[in-house]
Amino acid sequence: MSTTTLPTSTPGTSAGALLHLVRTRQAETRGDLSRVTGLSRSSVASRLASLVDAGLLLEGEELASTGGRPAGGLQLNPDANVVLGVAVGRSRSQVGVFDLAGREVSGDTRDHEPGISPEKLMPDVVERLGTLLAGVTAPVAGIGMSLPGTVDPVRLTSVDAPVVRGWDGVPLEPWLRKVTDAPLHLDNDTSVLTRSELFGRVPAAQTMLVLKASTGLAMGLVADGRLVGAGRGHTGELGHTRVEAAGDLPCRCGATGCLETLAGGWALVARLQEQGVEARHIRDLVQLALDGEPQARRLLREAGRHIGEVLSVAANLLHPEAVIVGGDMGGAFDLFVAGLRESLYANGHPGATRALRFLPSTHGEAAGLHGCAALAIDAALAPEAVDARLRGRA
Amino acid sequence: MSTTTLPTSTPGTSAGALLHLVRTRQAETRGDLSRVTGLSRSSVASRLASLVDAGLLLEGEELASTGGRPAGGLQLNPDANVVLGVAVGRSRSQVGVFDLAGREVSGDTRDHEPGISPEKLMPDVVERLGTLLAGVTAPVAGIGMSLPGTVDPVRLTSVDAPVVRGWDGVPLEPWLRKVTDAPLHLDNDTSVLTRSELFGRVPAAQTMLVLKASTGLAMGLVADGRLVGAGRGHTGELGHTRVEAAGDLPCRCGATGCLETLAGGWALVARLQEQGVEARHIRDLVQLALDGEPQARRLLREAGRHIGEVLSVAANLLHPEAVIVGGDMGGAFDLFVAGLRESLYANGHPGATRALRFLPSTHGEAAGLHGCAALAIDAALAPEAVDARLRGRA
DNA sequence: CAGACTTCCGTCGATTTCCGGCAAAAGTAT
DNA sequence: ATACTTTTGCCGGAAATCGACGGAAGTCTG
Repeated sequence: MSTTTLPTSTPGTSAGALLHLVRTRQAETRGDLSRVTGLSRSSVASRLASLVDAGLLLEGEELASTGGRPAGGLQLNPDANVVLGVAVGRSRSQVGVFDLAGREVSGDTRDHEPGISPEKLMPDVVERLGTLLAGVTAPVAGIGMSLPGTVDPVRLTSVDAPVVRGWDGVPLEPWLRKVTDAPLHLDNDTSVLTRSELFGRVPAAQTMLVLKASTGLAMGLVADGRLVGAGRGHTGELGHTRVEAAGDLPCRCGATGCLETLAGGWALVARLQEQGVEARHIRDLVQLALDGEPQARRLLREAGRHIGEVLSVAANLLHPEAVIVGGDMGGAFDLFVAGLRESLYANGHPGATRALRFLPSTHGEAAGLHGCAALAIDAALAPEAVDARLRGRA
Repeated sequence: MSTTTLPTSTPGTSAGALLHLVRTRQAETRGDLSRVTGLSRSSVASRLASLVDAGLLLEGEELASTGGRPAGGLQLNPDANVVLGVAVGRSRSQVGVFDLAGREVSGDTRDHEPGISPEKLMPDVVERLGTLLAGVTAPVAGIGMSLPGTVDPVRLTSVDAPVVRGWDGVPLEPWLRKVTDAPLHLDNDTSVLTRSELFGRVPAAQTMLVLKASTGLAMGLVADGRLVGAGRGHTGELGHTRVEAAGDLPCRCGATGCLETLAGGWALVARLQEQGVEARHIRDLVQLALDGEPQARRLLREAGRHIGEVLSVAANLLHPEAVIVGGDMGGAFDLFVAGLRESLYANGHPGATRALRFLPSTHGEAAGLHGCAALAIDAALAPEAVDARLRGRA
């Protein structure tokens, strides 16, 4: 007999762990919990009672019977708290209020001048959050925020954000303290995008590449069901990988030959403009492509091809089961993926690409914002955090 | 305050978990264990008593005092069991007996005809293991075995081993049952090499790339302190990534343009032969390079450069803290790494390569075999396995 | 060098937690 | 209607855990 490695998570048997199993759909009845954890029914019941007392758990309606008394369904009380999401991009910011199930209660997206300073944007964010929270009675359990570039998740500042100048080293917490005292969590934009694919359910695949193809190019990594590099504040730099085809084209990063100069959103827009087609942002280009504009369609497909070349290296290394296509280019999914497929199948090792699926990001344009919420919710409902909360209440 | 993600492992508080903490040097006194797990001294003591009873734990001599009574050191009893390692390569097989600390008790390395069949090799392996076990009294706790290519760790067979023909689908367990009834664990050769770097200590880095550069080229991945894709039976295909510089050189895999055609051991040897220098194996070439043969030196450094190009993609994606250089080419560490450095610093993103260290594999030529032992030991001493063992005894 | 102080270790009773059986509840099949 | 299945709450016995206490083994100080 061979002992294979842990198939599912065994994160403990505390009340918080039970809630985690319930909200990740690994168990939805008392019986399930007892089986999964090895705990007796009575122990499960007593823990669940604490959770219900704390208002975190709902005993939903009964499930379909399997021949006897139907089990009472268990589910997280999504309205026990709300969390706030703040996704800041180069030229757009999104804020939202979410329930604990990750559903958006209310939200607000605004464009701003590219590379806006924190001193200009943050007061605006604070005001918008205040407005969204006006009618909300549930307490705020946390804030999840994302920035492009590298962040310091401990000091809660940007570290190296090439596309939004003036943010590096600026502490963000003071602004958000005006909204709530709940803990702030900061991560990279691609990292939260990846989180949005993992949140609150059995993920599409245990190992997957989560591509963010917008103005810049980046990639998040899920290996064995978990986000690689979680909490380190950066993600895969895809855009500044040297590719032969880029020759010595100058990149916005200062180097030459970067993938971005061929396939980054800013480069595609520049190409399109050179050809006399009006477009200011990669979103415009994607829209044109969807409308059938031939140059835009060609550029997007080519971008997919170039990105796929670099992706194929990652695919060879990791043998992912799925590639999630996020970012603005994901808006023209079929077209873009056709390009990706071409070079992935051409360059990838057969074993690595045989079972590869391509999927659009679950939350589309709001994926990053949903990921911010996921960041805050996962922290607030982490088993240890829940246990601490119950201890405080008891 | 921000809640950062788990810095160290909290795998539980069972006796097995305590042993795990001790043998991974995360704790070496009762006080440490109490602090790390949150358990009271008495609970720790009772668990440790079971472990001592079972012969798994030794109460070593006292440690240096910190101002009061010195703590009694705890350590795994390395002689409670032995494990067997079997590392099969294309033209060489290594077997060994190891204690639970991963030290080689005895071992045996033999060359064989390239691509030997299991029907010819396995009886030989069985016989050699029998010889090595002759004077051993400790019971065998497991066998760890590695093969090149992709394996099925559940069915315990090779799945796709391009370099050793005739192994695919052949069950290996029956042969080894002649040696012992202890569980057999099978994994890929690069995977066990990576395990050898993680075994029984705080690893050199939490995120690292473990390169295996021999006849073929592959890479294992450690992210956040754990082996990525553990138990899936394959590792990163580095060798069959398309690189521009390879043009349409034919690869042994059937495709063209693979990195291996430029930098794989077999290709380097072929080049050297073309230039009239005698060499049959990459190990010969490495030895020539160490002796100062200029062509061999040039080829190795160039190989490093080519491999570094592909590695830089991985480095950009993962921001590793270290690159471990294993495989035969690691024998000429300085030379080979000089090549790696060149292209990693040229092609890598500054943030990704700033703090990058290059380290030789800890166990050199025997790294794979040590990794096989690590595979078996980690399985035998996994917290759950230890707990089960204690239950059986009680 | 003796005594105070610090740190570590084993034991033991009180308390908390946990398990498993029992009976009732709520459905489904016959 | 009756037998069967599955779930659930309850309760007493069993087991594990905690924290305190006393002793042991060093270091530090006067």
